[in-house]
Amino acid sequence: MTQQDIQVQDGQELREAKKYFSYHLLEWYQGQKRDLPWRRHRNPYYIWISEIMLQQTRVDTVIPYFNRFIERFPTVESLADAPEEDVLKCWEGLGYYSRARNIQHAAKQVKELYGGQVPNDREAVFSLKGVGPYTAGAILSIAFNRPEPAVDGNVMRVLSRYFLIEDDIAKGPTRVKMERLAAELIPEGEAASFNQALMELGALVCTPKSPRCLTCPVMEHCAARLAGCETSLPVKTKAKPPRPEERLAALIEGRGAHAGQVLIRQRPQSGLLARMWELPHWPAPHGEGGAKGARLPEAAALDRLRRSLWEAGISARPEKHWMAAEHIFSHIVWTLQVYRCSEEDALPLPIAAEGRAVYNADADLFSGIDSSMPIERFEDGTASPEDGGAVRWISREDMANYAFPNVFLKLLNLYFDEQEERAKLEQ
DNA sequence: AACACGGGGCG
DNA sequence: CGCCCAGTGTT
Repeated sequence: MTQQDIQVQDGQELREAKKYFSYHLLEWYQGQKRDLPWRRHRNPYYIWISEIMLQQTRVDTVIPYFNRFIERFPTVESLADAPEEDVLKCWEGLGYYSRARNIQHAAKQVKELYGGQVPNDREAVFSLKGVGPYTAGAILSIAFNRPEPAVDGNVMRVLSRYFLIEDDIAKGPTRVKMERLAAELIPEGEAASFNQALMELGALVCTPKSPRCLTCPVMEHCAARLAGCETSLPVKTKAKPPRPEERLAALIEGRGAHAGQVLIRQRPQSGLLARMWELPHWPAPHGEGGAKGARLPEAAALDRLRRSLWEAGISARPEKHWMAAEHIFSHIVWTLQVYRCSEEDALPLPIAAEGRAVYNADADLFSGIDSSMPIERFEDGTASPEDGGAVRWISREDMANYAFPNVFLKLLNLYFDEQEERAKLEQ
């Protein structure tokens, strides 16, 4: 046999393997597909919302969010016309909050540019904020049955194993390669089912850690399984570890008119957790010579927090360490040491002859001196700098009106639970 | 190409 | 409890 003959034969085998794959996968999907809320209709708006939510988030987590979201914003227009804070509140706990802001921006695009109908051509779908190559393909194929690839992590895992592709899936060109392959595999007129089948297989059978090969509809011709290397695929470079950040947080209990309330602060309009609400917190000074992760001595922490509060224009006195909490991002780990503080009637006498603090977005801290910066006050006495730093006194009931990252949601609920317990005991 | 951007599940 | 999972936007 000549070299050319071998290549021809390999080419034929590959074509056979592809046809086999598509046929059996589709067959399997008809019988195994899960009943999911967004699969009950072929509503492009539902498909779109679900696909955005499903980015970086698993199906079980998304389902309740999707149902609430559709109930609250049933149409593109209702989403476009809603206050942004309502959309954020609906997204609370899902993470990656820019998805929520992008989706509303895109809803306005759809309303104004496409008469409220999700467009079905590639250019238009791709131009929507928050819609990249994967989501565009998912919308076009699932909602409109157009033969576009929709390559996510599941799909790359399945394809890398079945075709034994050892390219690093963290690299950009690999995704493009996978898209070409995925497009070839779509059976005529079956884009919607086939693309969902591919992802369903990745989610239910061809899982990252211990794939259920024995129940796989295409195991017979899976190159990785035949080679015994399925668990070492796909190849992916590791992300670098998150950097640790120690922070001092203030749980400030109101007095007088604010009795029973707690002070919260709004984050800046861009960057990490943009526009979400939180307990005020600042970087802890580095423990000089102290053991890693060790708490600052109580007195030093109280002092430092007192200073930070004062610099932020908040009149409160740190009293006592309450608890520690962790918040893990993909790139940062916050260790929050939370201190109970009590509201004071007025700013205390200056600790030092410094003016108002300036928010330094780069370092995420309030520092520096700018006595010209005014303190804006609302009628209820709360302050509101332009870019974050707005503060409010809230009770448990008011939590429904503000969107919090999970760690603060938990801290606030714990605190209010404790207060209720205390009130009961005193009776 | 590298980094920013949350949260949850699994073994 | 350490490890893993992942699209889009920005730079």
